Amino acid sequence: MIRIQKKHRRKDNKTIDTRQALFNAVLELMNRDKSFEAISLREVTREVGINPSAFYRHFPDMNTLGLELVSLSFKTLRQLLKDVRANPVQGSEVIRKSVETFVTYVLAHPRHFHFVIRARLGGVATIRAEIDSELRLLVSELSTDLARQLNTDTWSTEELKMLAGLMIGSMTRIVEQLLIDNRHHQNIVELIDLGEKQLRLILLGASQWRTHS
Amino acid sequence: MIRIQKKHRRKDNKTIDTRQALFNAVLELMNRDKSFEAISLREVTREVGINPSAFYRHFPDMNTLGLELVSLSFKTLRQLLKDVRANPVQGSEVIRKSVETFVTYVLAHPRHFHFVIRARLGGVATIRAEIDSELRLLVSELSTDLARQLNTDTWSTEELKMLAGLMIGSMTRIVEQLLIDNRHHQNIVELIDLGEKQLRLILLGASQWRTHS
DNA sequence: TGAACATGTCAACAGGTGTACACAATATAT
DNA sequence: ATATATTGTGTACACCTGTTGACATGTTCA
Repeated sequence: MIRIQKKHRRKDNKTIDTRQALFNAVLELMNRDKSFEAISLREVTREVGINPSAFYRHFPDMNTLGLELVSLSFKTLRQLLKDVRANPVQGSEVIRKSVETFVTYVLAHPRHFHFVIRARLGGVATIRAEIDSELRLLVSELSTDLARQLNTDTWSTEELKMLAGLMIGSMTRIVEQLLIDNRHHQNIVELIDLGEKQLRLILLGASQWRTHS
Repeated sequence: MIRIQKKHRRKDNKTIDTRQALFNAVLELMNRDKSFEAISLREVTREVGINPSAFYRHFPDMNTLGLELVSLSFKTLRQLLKDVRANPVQGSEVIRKSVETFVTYVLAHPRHFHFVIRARLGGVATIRAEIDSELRLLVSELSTDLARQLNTDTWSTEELKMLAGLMIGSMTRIVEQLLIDNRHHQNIVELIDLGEKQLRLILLGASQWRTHS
């Protein structure tokens, strides 16, 4: 049984949450171009500066660490969406501002997003499945948001999900280009521009959906 | 120096191209849920049934094998596009038929597509870069195709790439859902349907681009 | 203070890894 | 048939891996 309590401190008086340090180590190693599957337990502990055996005080294995990292990362993302829904963007440049907010948020938590983007298609099936279900949840939530703005006579539930999937897919692509191998001189402003235009085009298509017979 | 000639045969009289067998072994192992980075040289040779040292007769290391696998896989994809351009789809259901053709092609070469989809965001930087540049090429090609069909007064080169990127991104998503963890009861017909609708919506948006002020 | 717990170290294990080198077998070409 | 190039085997090396069990340290609470 592993129960974590943060009451203990190290003798150097610094409050170190080793558990958190282990998370960070994994994120750091992935940032250095390693896929999660290729990161060894010993590597992680080496990064943190503890003995390999100490790892087991916090997680039974790397796999469960990965799973917790998924839910941790999505907590970050859900917070963003909660904020956005609380203060909905208004005015003429809704789309541009939304994309800007999103990109800013991603850049404020690059490691978490980087991890999710990578692990989504990575080698560990359980982690992939977890991310997949989180993303499906996101699509569903966005669908109900969209339902409020669109004519539900012309839009079936299925079609709303299709539209939401398209939008989230587009944003996912932006994040990928933002965080991975971004030496293609694509600066942030250009990417925001790209994202804005893609979303605009999608919503333009949506506005015409089925009015074209 | 490694020079490959296929003149040699094994004593059992079967013509075995070990080089090809090594490729297949990697694809097979990735199919069994391993990321490329996590596949060891020894594993590959074990799968083929040769001594680990024999690997070096064909590739200097796993990395270059991966790179060659990329160009091999894209050769497959380019063939598809060449065929499509030679026999362009006509008639009322252009989009649906295109998506069907594409999906059929993917399912005919699942391993190659599976490999590319996975390695695109995988841990090996050189491989990622290679796939990235191949995909950019695809986007460019599609852009010029689209340029012939759209009004080049309202569409700049940049915007054509934006549109092409959106279309290819959508199709990429379809392939991901088609080949990875597809236990979400999403059968092929449903996926084709999804892809068709997304493309239709995108092209609907494109047809209205900038006629709206 | 002392018991209980949380968290760490250390040493050891069996096994997997990449790679090098000497050698054997096979196929091709003269 | 013999020489040469190609492709394989066998062995060995030093290194990294996950996991274990026994032990030490520090912290909390009664």
